Amino acid sequence: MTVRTRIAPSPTGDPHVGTAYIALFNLCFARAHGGKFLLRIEDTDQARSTPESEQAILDALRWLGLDWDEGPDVGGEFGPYRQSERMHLYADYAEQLVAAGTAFRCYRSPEELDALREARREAGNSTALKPADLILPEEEQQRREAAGEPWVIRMMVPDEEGACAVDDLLRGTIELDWSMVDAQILLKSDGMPTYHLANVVDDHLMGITHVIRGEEWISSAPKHKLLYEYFGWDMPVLCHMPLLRNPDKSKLSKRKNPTSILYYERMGFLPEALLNYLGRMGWSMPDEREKFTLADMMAEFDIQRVSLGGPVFDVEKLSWLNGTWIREELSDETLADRLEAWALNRKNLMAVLPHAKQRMEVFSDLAPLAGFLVSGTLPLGEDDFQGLKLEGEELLQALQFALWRLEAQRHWQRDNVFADMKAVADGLNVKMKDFLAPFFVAVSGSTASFSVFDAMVLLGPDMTRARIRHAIEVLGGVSKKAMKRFEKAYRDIP
RNA sequence: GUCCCCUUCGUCUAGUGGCCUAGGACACCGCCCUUUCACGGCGGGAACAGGGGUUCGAACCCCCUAGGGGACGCCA
Repeated sequence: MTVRTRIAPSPTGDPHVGTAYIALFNLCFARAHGGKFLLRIEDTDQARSTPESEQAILDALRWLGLDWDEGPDVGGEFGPYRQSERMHLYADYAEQLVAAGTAFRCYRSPEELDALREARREAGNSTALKPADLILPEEEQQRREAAGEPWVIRMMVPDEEGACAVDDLLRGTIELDWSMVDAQILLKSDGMPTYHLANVVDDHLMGITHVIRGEEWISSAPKHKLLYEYFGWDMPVLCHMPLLRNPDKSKLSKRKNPTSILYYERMGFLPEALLNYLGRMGWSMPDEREKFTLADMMAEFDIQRVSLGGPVFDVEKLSWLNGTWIREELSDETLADRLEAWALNRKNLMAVLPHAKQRMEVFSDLAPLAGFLVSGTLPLGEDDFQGLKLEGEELLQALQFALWRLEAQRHWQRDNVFADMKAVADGLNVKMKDFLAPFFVAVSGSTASFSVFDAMVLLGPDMTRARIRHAIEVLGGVSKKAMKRFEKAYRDIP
């Protein structure tokens, strides 16, 4: 048996807990059956995949203690083909399908596609585009080809009534309507494969026998099944895990919850505890014990013990679990080592000192000056925001706008963070100095601190956002009505 | 809107037809321990979404309804 986790680095480079969640279950499943666990990096989307974002997720998995096996040599370490090699490989497979008549070149422009979808919608059909909708008359096809217009390769799909039966290890047979399955693009106009093609080709080449992935993939399973048939390959057994949820039950997202593994590391969670908690999401030990190691979990693992209701990620319970790990599993010696590695290491000190040094007279000034960097949620009260230029709704608006702006920031660097804050300040027509004041409080707990931008960079995106979110809560939160007004006004900010 | 998945305390879950008057954990409340705060111990309130079947018997099997979620991209 061989399983894999596909890793799509996030555009922001933040390793997502959801990735670790899926990886954990793949690992345990493989180990429980004496099989292999491989990793596969998605690097066909250049907006997401950079050397840094790839490294970040690998480091995060290692930090958690999720080790993977060496895969077959299908293009480098744990199998990520580098861009140039991949292009060629996938293009070959796609062309193979074109030659067999199970895929076709499509010259339709984005505008045409929009129009076609719109037409289907108006006719009351599903918006899934079928080959018959897309294939051009012969002369037109040749004209565009001759004109050198861009094209993609799409897969053929049945255009008929009825359903495609897909087997799931946990859910039994699922029937998906063919009407919902569109002529999926396999090869993009830039020559890169889409997930669907890469997924099937890679899994075949890597000898994957079982696929454990998130529930969000159920609806594309028919495409994958079809591709296996077209290629004449054996299809792996499918298993869809429930999705981790926000407290409001929606799919776990950074807008509502810290989702970056880096955040939990910075917050001072033990990797063992975080992994343990992830193992309690939708799964339980036969004896119902709450605290267990990865080794325990692998030894007892049974995929049938997965429960399908989407589990809400509850930081409070995670904190409790982490506490039991600290109290019961760490000796004072070990705890000292951990703490040293976490906060008091040379790297951290060197990052902070340039900012703290100028403001220090005695060593003991360091703690009040830099303490906020090693704190979690700051003990703020409404009073801490008294006497600032901004107050009331204006204050909340400033915080909320900045939060939205920073949530969208993909490159967490000083200049970018500065530009974001400046843009919001200008948009609100507030002097930078007055605008920034509440952020000093929200981020560092005091108006007397070093540069907010430096502080934000040092804290990282998730921690910064969490603090701003906390400040908004402390100030009473944004009412539904105010939120509507804010959203409207926010759109006017360039 | 269409298709699919899901549904046990507020939250994570146990439960695979009789052991269920539904068990555990987090959170909450109370008491004890304690110079404080924690930790720890003891106790409390709190759930089978609703309605129909099947069965001697249903949290568990089937159907319908409702609610939640996901998917409908040259993102994964």
